[in-house]
Amino acid sequence: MESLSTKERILKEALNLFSVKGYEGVSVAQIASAVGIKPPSLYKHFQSKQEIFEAILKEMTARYRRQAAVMEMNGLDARDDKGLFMEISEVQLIEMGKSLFRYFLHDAYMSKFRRMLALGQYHDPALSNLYIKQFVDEPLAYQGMIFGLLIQGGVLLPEPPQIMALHFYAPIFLLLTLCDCHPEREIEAIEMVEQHIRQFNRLYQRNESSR
Amino acid sequence: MESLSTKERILKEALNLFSVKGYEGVSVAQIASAVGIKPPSLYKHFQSKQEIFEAILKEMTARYRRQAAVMEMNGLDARDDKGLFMEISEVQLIEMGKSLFRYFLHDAYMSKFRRMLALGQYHDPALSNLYIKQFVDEPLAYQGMIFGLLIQGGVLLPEPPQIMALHFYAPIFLLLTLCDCHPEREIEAIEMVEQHIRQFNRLYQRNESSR
DNA sequence: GTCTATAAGAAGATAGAC
DNA sequence: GTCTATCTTCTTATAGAC
Repeated sequence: MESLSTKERILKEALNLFSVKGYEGVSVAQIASAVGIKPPSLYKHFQSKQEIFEAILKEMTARYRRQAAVMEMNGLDARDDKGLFMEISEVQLIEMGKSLFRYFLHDAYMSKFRRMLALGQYHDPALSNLYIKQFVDEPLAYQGMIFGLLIQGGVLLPEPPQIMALHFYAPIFLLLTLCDCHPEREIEAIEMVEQHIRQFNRLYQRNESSR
Repeated sequence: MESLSTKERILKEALNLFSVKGYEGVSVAQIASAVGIKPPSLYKHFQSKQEIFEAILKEMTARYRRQAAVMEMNGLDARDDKGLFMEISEVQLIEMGKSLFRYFLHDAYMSKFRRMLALGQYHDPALSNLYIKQFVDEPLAYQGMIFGLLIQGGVLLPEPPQIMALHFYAPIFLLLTLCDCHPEREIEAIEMVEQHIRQFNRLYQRNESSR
């Protein structure tokens, strides 16, 4: 139950390489070497380098969908657990942001996938769509919905929730990009995520009267 | 005074290609073809493909430095024109954000340079540093300074200016990334920049008493 | 399924005529 | 400074033995 099939190991090592050097920057010989086999053996598992790439894309998309439910802001479904969100605290809000940040940055697959999408946009235009959908549009839409509920519940100021989501998520997105380039600044970045959310909370909860 | 030297045309066309397809994705034959010459002729102007790349990097860095003074938030130097900033209005704030957005997105060199840095990070680690410096650290530092002055002047709420700068700039950064991938969403993005800044202004100027 | 050997082509770069 | 012709190396991919 520990061992991966050769096919799976090829996908794993190829993703490792693509996420660091980009599709064009990696040769099939490098992938084979990382797996511990010779290049011709790769072609018993995949018909081409492109097919390896597409298999990664397919698997990561499936993985994202599977984890989406778990994700949904750390197991909270905004529609079903309306009551839960109505009582959201600053601590919960901070935890929501930090866990989102850590998931995108450290989840073994998600972090590599995000880098591969960012680096591989020129190779396959479909990557741009996927990148923006998963790391911009979907987070903003989901958080916008949550903030909409929190406004209805009188927890937050009655400001447009889409922009509120932008204010919440964009700093996290920027700090993720920072950590991708400079992993050594992660501690600083996490500290900023926390300060950001505290300040966000002070701004949007400032009028406590309606609660 | 209109015509560019062959050397300059090589740099121009190479940047065009690198910014779209990445360093590894572009061959010297493609660069030569774009210029209208044959590959061997390139080598009379540059010793290698890598040297072309480095020349672009050098010229763009110089260009950025030259324009930095002009840039500084649309000609305003925060230190010298303290008084000017003390009287900043919402309209000015919006114009500051929009012009920053448009400059990064549309300036013929800046936009290509930004894309080249984003795509080429794996090829040359120095690009990561430059990218983060120019498009994360410097904008945040500069805007943090401005907001610090505006807080001193009693225009804005007394919140940490670094996080305030993050709140101001991160949405612009995210929307730039969006437009890089999906140019057709630029109108939507500019609209969001404006809404974002209006909302930013409402949040941070909410206490008008101290002015 | 893995290997060795090898094909077929594209890449970066050079030699030397004009 | 541009060209044609060529070199070398690397790349993706296949053939066929084991």
